Amino acid sequence: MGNMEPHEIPKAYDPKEWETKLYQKWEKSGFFNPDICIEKGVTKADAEPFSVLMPPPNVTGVLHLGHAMENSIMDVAARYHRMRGDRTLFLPGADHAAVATQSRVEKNLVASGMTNPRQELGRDGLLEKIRTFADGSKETIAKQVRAMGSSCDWSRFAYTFDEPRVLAVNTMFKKMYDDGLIYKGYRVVNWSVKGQSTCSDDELEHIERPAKLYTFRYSKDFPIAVATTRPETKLGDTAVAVHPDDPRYRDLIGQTFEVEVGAAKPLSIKIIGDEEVDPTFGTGAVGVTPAHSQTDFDMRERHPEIGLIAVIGIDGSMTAEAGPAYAGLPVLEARGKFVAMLREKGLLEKEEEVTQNVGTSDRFGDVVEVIPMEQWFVAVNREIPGRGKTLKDLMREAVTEGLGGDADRRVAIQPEQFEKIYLHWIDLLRDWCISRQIWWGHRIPVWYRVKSKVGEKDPEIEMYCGIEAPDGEGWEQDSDTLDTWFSSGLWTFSTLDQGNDFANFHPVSFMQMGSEIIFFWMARMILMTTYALDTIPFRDVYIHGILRDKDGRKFSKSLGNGIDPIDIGKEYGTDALRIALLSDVTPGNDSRFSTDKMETSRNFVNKLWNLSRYVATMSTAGEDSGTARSLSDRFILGRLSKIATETTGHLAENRFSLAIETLRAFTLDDFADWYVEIHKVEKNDAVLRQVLDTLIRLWHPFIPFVTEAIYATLDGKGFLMTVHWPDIPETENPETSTAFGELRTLVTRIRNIRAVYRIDPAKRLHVSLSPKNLDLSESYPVIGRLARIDITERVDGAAAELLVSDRLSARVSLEGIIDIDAERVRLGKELTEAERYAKSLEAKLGNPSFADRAPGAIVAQTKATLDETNAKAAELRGHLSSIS
RNA sequence: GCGCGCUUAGCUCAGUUGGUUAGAGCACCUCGUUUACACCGAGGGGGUCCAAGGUUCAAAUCCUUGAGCGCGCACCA
Repeated sequence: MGNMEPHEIPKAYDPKEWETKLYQKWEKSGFFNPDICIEKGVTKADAEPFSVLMPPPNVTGVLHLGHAMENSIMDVAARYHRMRGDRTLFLPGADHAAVATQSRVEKNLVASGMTNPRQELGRDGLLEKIRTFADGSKETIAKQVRAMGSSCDWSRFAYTFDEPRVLAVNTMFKKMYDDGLIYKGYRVVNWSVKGQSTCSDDELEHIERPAKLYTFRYSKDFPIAVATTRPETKLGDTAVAVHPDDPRYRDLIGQTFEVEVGAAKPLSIKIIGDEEVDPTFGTGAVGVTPAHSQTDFDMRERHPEIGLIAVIGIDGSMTAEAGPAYAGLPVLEARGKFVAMLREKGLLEKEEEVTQNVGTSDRFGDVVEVIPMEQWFVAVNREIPGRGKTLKDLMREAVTEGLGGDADRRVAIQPEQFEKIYLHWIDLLRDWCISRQIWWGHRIPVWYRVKSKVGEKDPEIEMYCGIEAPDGEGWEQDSDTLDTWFSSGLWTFSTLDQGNDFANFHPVSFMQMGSEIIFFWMARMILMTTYALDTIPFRDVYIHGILRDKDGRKFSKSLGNGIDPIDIGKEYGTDALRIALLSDVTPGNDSRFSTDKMETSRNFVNKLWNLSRYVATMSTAGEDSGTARSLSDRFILGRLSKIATETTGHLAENRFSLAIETLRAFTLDDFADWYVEIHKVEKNDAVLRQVLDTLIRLWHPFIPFVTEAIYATLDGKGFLMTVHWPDIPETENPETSTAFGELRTLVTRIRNIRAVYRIDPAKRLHVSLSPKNLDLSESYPVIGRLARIDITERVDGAAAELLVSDRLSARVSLEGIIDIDAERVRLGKELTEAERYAKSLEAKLGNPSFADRAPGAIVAQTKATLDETNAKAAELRGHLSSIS
């Protein structure tokens, strides 16, 4: 394109003209693939690896703004490292999202007329429907991720439910099963009646709601009253627990009472002593219902002699065990009936309003029932054969001292506060229930067949666990599927299954995720990887908050405040979207999104585009790096080197918003407002060009499209995407910065004089300069243009006095303009300010302990500032008296 | 209840290890000469850094307490 006239380049940057085209070119070039980068020589074969894995979006539908933010973060990291010359892999994927996807499709089917899709279609039929839906979503997601400019390697796209991942899941299951870490057990689980499936403790959302607390006795002569908010479950009580040292009840411990409350059989209630009971709360005694309370179940583990009676069934109604009066009733009805019975018999002692937290299923929304069932669990407290440690131990080590005390095998969580939250979570972690009663998901790789002859009572069942189905007749696979997070937990290594990928890219260098999936995902990846591979899954995790709307509300379908990232990206440009999303992102904090930010960002992108338009007219490609000829040149190159270092530092520490701020300030202020204007006088094309060249490299990770477009417009070779990251020595020099700062202040203050006196902008003013130990003469043409002045030897008559610094002052001729009063006010204001400042400095210096204890440099600096300020005040006083 | 954050200009937020007179963007006010840009330029106003106490020569920054907001966890039966 060469030396282009500005009219040949459109005045406004049009993202639509560039984005699709550029993405296709990038993708076609193969440079998203680290192997091709090596093949084509843009990355050295022995380069440092850098890997980042996309948290696979659920195939439940389309991506939202939060995904756009995450993709921006990951792509910035990936592009930065690629430009640094690292062997960079950004691996994309999608998650089958078991429950979420199945319930989504079922909902759709119901909406389109079915009553019960599971019944009407059967397992295979429904799965087929879900698969079709998931495939469609996968395509949509891939399209959206491309639209966001993500530089991921599509040849390595991974899906949690494709063949390699299924193999990984089955292999892991078998390994854990063989090690005794996965077991099938009869334990209480969280049961969603609505979803007809279990859910793990982490899938519960605790919500507060009002409830009634009833205090009652099982019978008139029962020695202890107990309280409950779930009276109907008391039909399954088998013990009353008290604190072992509680003098009120101590003597009762060990006794068993038969009570008749209407259950199928009279209840045997044993009084047990347990340290966990708080003697100061309520009656100091707890009615123990092992079948319908996690805590009570745990208590039974400590006191195995007490019974377990399930009175609530999987349909959410009372079982036969609950007795003829209750069997078949929904729990709420049973509750009313039971309370009425207590009241009638005079057993109810107290009724009070309380608020309680109940666990609701985050997927199905109903309050879960705690029910004992036979399910599959991962044992987190069991010793791993041959390792002398439990899964919990490994999960702790990985984020504290490093696996096995090896600091090189440590996961660093940013910000650190989440480390505590994670460790606290581990402390309280129970065995993880991994079996689900839904169909969409990895089927548990366990098969059963009847061993003994048909017709026998209690036939003996044979069980087989394997990666594939066993040989032989009559085997039937377990009908349950796995918690979707089981497969996600393998993500860091199950995705690196091609060639040498595992050796090259594991542990993964960088992961980012929202704080809401720390337990679901981060923790499970650590669990799986430390156990199976004896290494950490990733080195750095960056945790961010959630994205909110401009009023601080979550984006949600019900609020209708959703914004489609693709739509808004089309309207303002993807680059604008990316900086709008990143400019507020700090580790761990929520951030807000608004269309105001989109406008600002779009305007910025356009500004950068126009800077390049200017540069395109002024210079040509291929010039050597610019040589500084003037103060301004030295200044801008020094600044550039400084902000390059700063940006690199920010990126290395994931301070995305600071990096953007640094670059934005330089681009708009130093470069556009000052240097470009100066260039119109000094015309050092090579330096101008060099600054822009470097600048678009620094910007590229954040705004890849416009920078690549500029690079093309300026005749860059190949792709900006693979050009080397600016690695320039710092050349910022204090004397240059100071002198340029004085130039800047001078110009600004002259402009200010114009504003104060309302001087016609077109009028050129005469100004005399009096520098001391400062030579700005080479910059006089620049100053003349920027301030719109003629610099003369001396200015006589009415004039405004400007004290720029202790070595530069100026007289601005106001002949025929001056307004004595206005000038007196202006000078007076300045003087008052100087005197106030001098006073505060004097007070500081007058404090004896300041001189004694503050470092010498600070004292000397303060003193120098005071001298300057005093000198300034004196001069101002002189000027003031001379004009009155 | 326990734990962890947050509170800085009208709004959204920076402020890395305590050290010149606390910053940016948006909004606001005034003015527009200058063909890179009106998706623009120039100038300007605006802050008791939540409160109180403490440490220090020096605190937005460190400590203590409190208030408000948010998050995590929890067997108040």
